[in-house]
Amino acid sequence: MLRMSKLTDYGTLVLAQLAANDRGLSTCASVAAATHLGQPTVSKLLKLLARAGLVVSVRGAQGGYALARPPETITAAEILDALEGPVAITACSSAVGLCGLEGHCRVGAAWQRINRSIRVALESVTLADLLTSPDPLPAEMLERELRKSAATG
Amino acid sequence: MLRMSKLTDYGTLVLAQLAANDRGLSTCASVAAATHLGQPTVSKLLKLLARAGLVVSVRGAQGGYALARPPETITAAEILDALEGPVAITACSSAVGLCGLEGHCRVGAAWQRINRSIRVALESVTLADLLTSPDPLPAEMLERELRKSAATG
DNA sequence: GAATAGTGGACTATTTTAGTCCTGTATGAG
DNA sequence: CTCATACAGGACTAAAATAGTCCACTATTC
Repeated sequence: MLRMSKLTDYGTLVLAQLAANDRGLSTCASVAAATHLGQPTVSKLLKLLARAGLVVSVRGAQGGYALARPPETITAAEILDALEGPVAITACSSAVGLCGLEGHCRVGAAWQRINRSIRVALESVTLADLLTSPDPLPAEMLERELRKSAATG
Repeated sequence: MLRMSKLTDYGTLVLAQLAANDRGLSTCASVAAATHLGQPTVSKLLKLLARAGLVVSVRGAQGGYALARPPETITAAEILDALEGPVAITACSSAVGLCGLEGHCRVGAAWQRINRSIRVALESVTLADLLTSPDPLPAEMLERELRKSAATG
C-alpha cells in the first residue's frame, strides 16, 4: 500500500527519543526502554542511522548515540533513505523482455515525475516537524486526531 | 523502499495495453501476450481493476475488457487504490503500548501532511500521462517505438 | 449445446521484512 | 592491566506480505 516499513516507522521514534535527550548520549538500552521497542531492534536501527550519518556513536563505557545534527536539518527523506534505501516508487517496470511496451518503457517518465514530487514532499518535512506538530493544534483538533488514530489502529 | 508492488506496476502496463486498443475489447489472453505477463496474473489484475471500476468487462464469447473511462480521467492514485488499497505512507506508528511518545503519537501529524502531498502528486498524473511521455521524445526514439510496435502487433 | 471468456475464491511458492543472536572492538573505570 | 560497558558487523531464523497458479462456476455467442 505504498507504505514505509515498520522499521522506518520505529526509526522516527528512535530519532525522536534521541532528540528529546539532546543534552547527552543515549544508550541503545535506554532508547529501547523509552520507546518500548526490542533492544536488538533498536540496536539495528541505530547502527543503520549511524552508518547513514544521521546519528553519531561513542563507543565504550559511558558511550551511546546522539543526533549528528539539529532536528531541523534532518529531513524525512534522509530517514527513509537511511532505513529503506533510496526512495523510488518504481524502479521502472521494464525488465528485459518483460515490458510490454517494447524496449523503451513509455510508462517510465511520468512515474519519475511522481517520484520527484514525493521526494520534494519528504524533503520539506524535518525531524523537528515530526516532533512538534507544525500547526498549533487546538484542543478539538487534537481530539479528532486521537479519535482517528484509535479508528485506524 | 517505499515502492509500489510489482502487481501495480504490471497493472499500469495492462491499462496501457487496453488504452492502446481502445477501439474494442481486449481479452485477458491478448493482453497477456502483448505485455509478456502470465495470463493468470493478467486475469487477476483485470479482475481487480474491473471491481474498482477502472475497466469494464464483457462476458461470454467475443467478450473482453476495456477501459471504463478515457485515459485522461484515470489517475495514478486510482490505480494505486485499486491494486494496493488506500495509499498511506504510514498507518501511524502508535500501536497501543508501543509508541514511546505518550499515548498520542506526536509523530503522526507531519506524516499525514506527507501523505496528502503524495496523494496530490498521484492524483495529478493520469493514465494518459503515463502513456505519452511528457517530455517530447526525440524523433529517432519515436521511430524506434513505432517500428517495435509494428513488429509485435 | 459447445466453445469462449470473464468471476470468485482458494491455494502454494516466493520474496521481503522483522527480529534475534553471536563474535569482535573501542573506551573508561577501578 | 583488566574488567565491564556499549557500539559494530554480520549471520541467522521466523513471520508476514506478495506473487503467481489453479479450479469450479457463470454468462454469452455461434
